[in-house]
Amino acid sequence: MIDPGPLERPKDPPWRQIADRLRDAIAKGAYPSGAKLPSEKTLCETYGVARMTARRALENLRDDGVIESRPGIGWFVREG
Amino acid sequence: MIDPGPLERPKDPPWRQIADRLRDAIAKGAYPSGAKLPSEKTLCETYGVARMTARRALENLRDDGVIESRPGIGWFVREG
Amino acid sequence: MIDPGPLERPKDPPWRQIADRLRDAIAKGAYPSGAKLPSEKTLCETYGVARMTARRALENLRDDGVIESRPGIGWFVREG
Amino acid sequence: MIDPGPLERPKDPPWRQIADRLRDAIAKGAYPSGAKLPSEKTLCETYGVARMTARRALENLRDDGVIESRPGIGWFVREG
DNA sequence: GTGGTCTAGACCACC
DNA sequence: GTGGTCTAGACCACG
Repeated sequence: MIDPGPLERPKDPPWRQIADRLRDAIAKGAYPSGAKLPSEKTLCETYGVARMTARRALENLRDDGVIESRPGIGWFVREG
Repeated sequence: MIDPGPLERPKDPPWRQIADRLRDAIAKGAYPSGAKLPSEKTLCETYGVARMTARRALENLRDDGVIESRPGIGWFVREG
Repeated sequence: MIDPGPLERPKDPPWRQIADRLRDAIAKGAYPSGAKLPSEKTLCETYGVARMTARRALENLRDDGVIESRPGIGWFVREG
Repeated sequence: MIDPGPLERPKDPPWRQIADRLRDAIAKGAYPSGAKLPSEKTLCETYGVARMTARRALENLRDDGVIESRPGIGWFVREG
């Protein structure tokens, strides 16, 4: 008979995993209010993903009001 | 700092996991030459996937020449 | 002397122009509550853009609560 | 229905528009061989762009062999 | 060297 | 044939 055991289910997509780690780091105070986050390029290299994937993670936090972008400078934890 | 550990990478997609289990079962003699495999519907229920996903697994084995479909009847391990 | 006249300024990016046209069409009743919007592929062909550009437009409307996606089916004007 | 008309496509980028105007002015004799061009700062103010944008226009003409920079002094139409 | 946008493909799961 | 995700580049404006 075939093995009827449960399949390995797909994990959260990479962009969500990255978003979750950033959220954790911010929640734990690693990036206080006003702090600059790692650049998109750094995130790409850290996690081995394409830039659009890193950006999705950052945009997800932005949509939650947690961070904001300052074009030409970087991404920052929103102040108060 | 953010956790720089590796992301959880996607496992094999469900259709491939199912195909692999079917291949194993056939190789182990659970479905000898000419035997009828579980129906697409049964595979769907066993693994909790959509029908197209079960189909893709079966088509994968067919493309490898391991099984064949007899429309309206089912999928069978190829003879000879 | 050089011409000191004003430069031609960049227009809204394509994704925003597409989003604005969709918003207009919905506001004018071309897509009533519950209606299915053109597929991403259709938007690509209509406007000559890459799929990610068409998607950005749709995601912008989704973030505004105007439409929602039903994976495997399409994008729909939100009911109620 | 949505408006299927063509999108407004991006014009030439500002740095190219400025480069083109400089080229025109030189071709028309407004800046003869050896003449000093407007400073980067002046170009910024004239056109309302950032300094790197004005610089890129000048570097474009330099790469074409039309002008040259004398660091600390300015940009000049190349002689001979 | 930063974010903002875009291209032109790809594979996946589901209908 | 639909949306969801990803790749691996690209050009731009700005600091």
